[in-house]
Amino acid sequence: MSAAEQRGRKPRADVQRNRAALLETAQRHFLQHGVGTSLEAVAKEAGVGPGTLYRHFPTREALLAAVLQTRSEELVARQADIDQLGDPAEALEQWLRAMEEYFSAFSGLPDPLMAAARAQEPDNPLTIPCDILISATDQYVRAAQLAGRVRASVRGQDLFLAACSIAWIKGNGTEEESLDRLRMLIASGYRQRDTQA
Amino acid sequence: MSAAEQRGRKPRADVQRNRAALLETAQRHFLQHGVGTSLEAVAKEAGVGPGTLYRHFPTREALLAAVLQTRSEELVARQADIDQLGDPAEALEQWLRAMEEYFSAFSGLPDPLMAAARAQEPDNPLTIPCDILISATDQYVRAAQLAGRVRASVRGQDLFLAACSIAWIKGNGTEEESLDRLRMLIASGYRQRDTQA
DNA sequence: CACCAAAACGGATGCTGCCTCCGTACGCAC
DNA sequence: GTGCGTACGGAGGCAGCATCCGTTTTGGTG
Repeated sequence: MSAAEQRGRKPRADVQRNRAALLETAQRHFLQHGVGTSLEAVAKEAGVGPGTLYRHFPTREALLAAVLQTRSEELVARQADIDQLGDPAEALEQWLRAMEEYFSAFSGLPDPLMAAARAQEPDNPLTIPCDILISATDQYVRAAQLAGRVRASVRGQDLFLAACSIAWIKGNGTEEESLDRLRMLIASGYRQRDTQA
Repeated sequence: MSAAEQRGRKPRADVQRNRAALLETAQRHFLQHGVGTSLEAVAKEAGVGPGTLYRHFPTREALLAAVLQTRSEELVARQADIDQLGDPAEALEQWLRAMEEYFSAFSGLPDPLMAAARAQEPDNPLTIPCDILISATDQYVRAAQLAGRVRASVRGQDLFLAACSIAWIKGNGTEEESLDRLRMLIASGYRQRDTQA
């Protein structure tokens, strides 16, 4: 929503066209070359100049956040399915898997995500989606804790970090077998009852 | 060991001098700016041209591996201490902590390490040190398993990955509190007995 | 000590990518 | 059709990577 629109002016057609073309092209390049892909190349292939790209999306993170928004809707849709499940422990597990796949959408995605999830950088466009995911995770964690299926000391943030780590490892080409063992390790960790220390 | 030395020729003095200066400067830059630091800047500050840097260390990974070698000796020293411990579970835990600190030496270090640890890239200079660390981890794991303190399905590689992940998260500025919970999660995961599934 | 050949140096160079700035063109409203 | 204001886009400055080759340094040798 630009200043022009706020003043009641109709958004220009080329603006929307360019934005859409940029998002579409960017998604393709992120898929093929990872989040570090050349923004110049994206602009050129979208048929716009670099200036236009940077006006629409001032930083790489802004572009990434916009592209991710589309994918977020998939996650929300999954959430509806997951919420149907009666078992809160099963729900948590499926939610973690869904997040992990979301984080694996593009190679290199976990890095900017982690950077955004940490200490408050209010002007990082990825911070908001991260906070939303952490909150959602916390919901599932609490539900499972109420049912006595997850140890009390665990926070949603912890499992968000864990899912992000797994995605990071996966993105570096590790075999699925090792990943399974690691997931199992974490899962049996958070399921266990708290002991002292 | 250059071709010249193999043919029985004495290594030139300037070669050793430059190499030492490069390593020393590189370590400082890695410490201050992370593994992504400008190699041009390193060369300039070491008082050599870029060509010299690239002749000594053809890739960033090669330079990194050389700098890391110094640090490895610290790890080996720690290993001696750890091996003194009677308790193999305690030994494993301390070893994992030692690796984690090693991985945290420079910001951004876990990324190239993970890349080297995965599928065989025989020409990556970081692959060898990684394999060594994985083997060492496996030793500690097996010892603890023999004592019945660690579940049988765990591999050294898994805990290597876990330590690397923790270091990665730490490097992204997460609070120590979250890290402690995550470490605890993993630890109580690998300590648990195997269940079906 | 002087000389030589091999070995190493180092900077100029070309390239890619980032990001900005500003003259120009376009689209909307009237 | 005209005018205003917004958006465009490419030229340009900058930083870093990696290479190549004319020049310098070094150690061995007589």
